[in-house]
Amino acid sequence: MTVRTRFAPSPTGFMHVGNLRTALYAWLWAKKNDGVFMLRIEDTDQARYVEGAIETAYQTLRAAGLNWDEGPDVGGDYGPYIQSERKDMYLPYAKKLVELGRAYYCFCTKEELDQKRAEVESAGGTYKYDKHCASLSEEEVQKRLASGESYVIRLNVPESGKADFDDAIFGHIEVDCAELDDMILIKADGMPTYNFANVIDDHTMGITHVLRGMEYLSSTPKYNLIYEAYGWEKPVYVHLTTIMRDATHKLSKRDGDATFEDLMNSGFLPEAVINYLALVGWSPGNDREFFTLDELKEAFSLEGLSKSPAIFDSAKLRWMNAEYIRKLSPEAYIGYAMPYLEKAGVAGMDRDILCRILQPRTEVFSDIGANVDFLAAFDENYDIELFTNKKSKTNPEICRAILGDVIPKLKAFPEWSETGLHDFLMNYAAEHELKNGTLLWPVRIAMSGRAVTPGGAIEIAALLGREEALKRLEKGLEKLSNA
RNA sequence: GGCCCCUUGGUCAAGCGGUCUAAGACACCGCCCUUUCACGGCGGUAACAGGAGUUCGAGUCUCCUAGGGGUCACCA
Repeated sequence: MTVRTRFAPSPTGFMHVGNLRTALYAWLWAKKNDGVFMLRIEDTDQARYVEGAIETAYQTLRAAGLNWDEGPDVGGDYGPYIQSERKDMYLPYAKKLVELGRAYYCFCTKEELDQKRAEVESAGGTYKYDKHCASLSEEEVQKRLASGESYVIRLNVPESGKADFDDAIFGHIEVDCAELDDMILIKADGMPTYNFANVIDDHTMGITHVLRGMEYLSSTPKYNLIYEAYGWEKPVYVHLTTIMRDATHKLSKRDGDATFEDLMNSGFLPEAVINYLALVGWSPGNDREFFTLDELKEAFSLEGLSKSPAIFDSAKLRWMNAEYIRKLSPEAYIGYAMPYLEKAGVAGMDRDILCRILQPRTEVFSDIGANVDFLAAFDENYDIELFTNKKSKTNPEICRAILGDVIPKLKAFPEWSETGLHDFLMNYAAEHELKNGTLLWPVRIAMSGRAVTPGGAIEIAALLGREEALKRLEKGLEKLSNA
């Protein structure tokens, strides 16, 4: 039997990383089994529809490499793939349930119900629908229906007995029917509720494995009452734990946690994000941490899924992203970095040197700017105390002497290239019996005005070019002389 | 509050009754390399929530307690 999984987002906003991970696992499970991964849009709540949300889902999935075999845009044999377009198929199924005596028409208005609920809750109780309409006579129901009275259809949950199901991760889950409310299947607007549409769709679309968030775990026994009423075979349920921001809060866009889109915009590589996400809540069972999508497909298993929620660790994501960046070819690195280099105004400088000094220092591409901006825009108002460095044995006086002596020689030095400068400065230090650091420290500080820079004095000098480098060195000497 | 689920270092996690004086990774700390910072190399600190059982033996099984999460909508 072909494995069919689905990712079923509701178009109500952003794709946060938790959603993406759910999609990833569903994709992985389908692909691992040479099955079908389907995309279905659950838009039964018209009030919450957010413009552009479907596009965001498409883009995110595509950027992450999770292609879908069936979906609204690519079609398939089980369409339509948008619930609102399947609208007409739910009511007949609900009516069938009414015929079977497993559901009933309910004419209670939302207002009446809200009031009852408020009463019960203010008295400290737990509200549950009182089955008021379950005992309406057939005649009365028909009469009220004919008169055009607004209605909903509710599931008729047995008053005793158990409802249960088996979860691939959590095992057997069972609850007393007495705990369950008669949930609404068809809303007054004629649309199915999520719960009902979900069951009907998963069945009619041939879904074999339902991978979804933990929040559905406790309502799943109730869904199974529907499967049982129809005599349908149940899918394998796989409830995924929540990704948390900290021990007590789940990740949420509303609280400022990053969406996949945010991560892309700040210079994370999709491969790194996917790799990291795969490991939040799943383990291959061994030490391995680096996986391409294809490798994940091979390694993925339901057994490796975790039962407890995991905290999203952005420090580890950054580390992993940095690892991916370091593995990039120089050409690929420059390709990704270019927009940031341009923004920093250094795109015209020697790319070979830029790549060499930046690649091992880039955790996310967006931190390139702050690293290299001094190359394009020099702030000469740096603190003269930067010339003091214990390890390099420098202080402003020593630096003034060194710069005063070396600048004229540098001016006269013909070969302003990285190797030329390297040989020249190293020889200079040796001849004057200076530690390399003692010579290079003032040179680097004067050219950058920064205590910390990517690359050293030689790379910076080469990047800046003779004229600019000399100008900055002279400025440094001037500052030191006036001090 | 009722019901359901979860609980190994700060974080992700391995472990599926003996090989656990508990792996690996991130983070943190130290040392080395070094032209600052990073990279890289080496080393270190740090955990089975608590309590009862079961068993010759428990991180691994059972129960209780505590803590956390989820769910109780004409939202998905």
